[in-house]
Amino acid sequence: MNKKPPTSARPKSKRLSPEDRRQEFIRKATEFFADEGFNGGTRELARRLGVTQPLLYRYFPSKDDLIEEVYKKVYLEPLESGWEKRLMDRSRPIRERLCEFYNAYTDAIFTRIWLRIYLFSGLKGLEINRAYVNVVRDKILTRIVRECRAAADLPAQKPTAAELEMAWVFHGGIFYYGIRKYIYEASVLEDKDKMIADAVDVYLASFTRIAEPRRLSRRSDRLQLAGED
Amino acid sequence: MNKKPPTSARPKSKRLSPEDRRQEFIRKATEFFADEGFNGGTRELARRLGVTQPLLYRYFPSKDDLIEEVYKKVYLEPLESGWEKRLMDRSRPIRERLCEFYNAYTDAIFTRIWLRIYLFSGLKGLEINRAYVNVVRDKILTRIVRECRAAADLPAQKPTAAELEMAWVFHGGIFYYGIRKYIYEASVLEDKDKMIADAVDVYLASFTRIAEPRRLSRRSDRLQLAGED
DNA sequence: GACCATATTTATCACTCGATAATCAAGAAG
DNA sequence: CTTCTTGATTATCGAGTGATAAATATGGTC
Repeated sequence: MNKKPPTSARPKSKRLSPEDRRQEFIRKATEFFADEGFNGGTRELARRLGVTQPLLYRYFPSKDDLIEEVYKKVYLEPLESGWEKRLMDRSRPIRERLCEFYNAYTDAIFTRIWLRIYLFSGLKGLEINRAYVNVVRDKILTRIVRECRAAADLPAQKPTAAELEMAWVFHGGIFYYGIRKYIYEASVLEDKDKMIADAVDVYLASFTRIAEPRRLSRRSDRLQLAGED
Repeated sequence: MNKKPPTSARPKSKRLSPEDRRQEFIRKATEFFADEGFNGGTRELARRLGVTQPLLYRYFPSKDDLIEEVYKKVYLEPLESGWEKRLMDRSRPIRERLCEFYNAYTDAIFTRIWLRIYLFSGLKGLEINRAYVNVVRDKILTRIVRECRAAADLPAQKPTAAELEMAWVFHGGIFYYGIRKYIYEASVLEDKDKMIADAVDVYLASFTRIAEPRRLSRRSDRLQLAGED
């Protein structure tokens, strides 16, 4: 919608292109709804934008349409980085790949805004949230399990339910770090990279134990624990 | 609705004791707000209770007071089981104690109602939520770390930041199982006990690796991974 | 039965919400 | 300047909100 071909050569942007204005509204609306929840009023939102409330309805047919735009922006943003390729680059150690992936992924989603929008929409049970969870499972976790199996010289196969569950617990442990920091606003270990590296080490170290219980004695390399018979 | 009192002498329950009625309101209000969020209207809530809306204000001065009661009920309920003692019973193996604790704890909090109320209030940044997170840290995680140190014959000391962080990741991984099941309503591994047992095994197996990096070669018992130099 | 305390409802207020129509303002083109 | 398009505002509507007061229904007690 680059409406006006300016008579002069350069784009004499006086006001702001309608589409740019719209995008700015979406961006600030994302911040607003992240703070206030989707029950936040359009008047308060307009006040933050520095405009009057009815103007919103020039750019969006209804509040729900605006919210829809917020959803799309938030959910698609972290997915449009090409992290899939690097996770499957078997020329590099699996540990390095996992650490790099989760460092990048959490750099994208560990923000107050993203996590809050994500949880707000999750509590509404929206389809886009279900879809995102499926993407995490299919595009991230199953690939992680597959790569771990390959790295451990286990035969390639569809991840078992238990393997997938362990990957979810691993993933959820990391994810919960973001929730603690940006939702609960609790103090966390400052060194996020170390947290991820430790979590990856723990997951990798135990991978075969869960995936292939018969390959190792389940207790052979576990701690010797007081009272264990 | 066991409202008919026998004419005989026994505990002469009238129509329903005012306090009981109040508790019933709180109980159903908890379900309601778990479904609709705390922005749910008092009229719709009253409709679910089978009464008219102004009646709520005979039992609670305001909607916020009712919500406060919901908070207290939800947050205090899972804490009033004496799980602290059993976690520190060193006559039993640490693995058994951890599994038993998390089985019981998740039996208490892994419900649609509890998790939704918890997240709704967490997103509001309420003091009671902060307090609960601190309780989890001080009454559960620090004790778990302490018991693990004892079980591994490590000297007793205040948990390091890294140890606490690993405990949080462990705890969060289990917690996220509940979120996936009851918030996202995604399919999870049906056998919750197995998920917990696996998570506990993973955590315990790696405990010394993180707690005391010098006790073991960090790579001695890890998988041999393709490409690792 | 009559009486009274209280549980419950009906009617209503002041306010906020999302949304719409009418009006005004600000540039661009002639 | 005048005209036209469009961005932006003012005023307002109808529905829904939490909350209050007055009126009514109900059960226990004498």
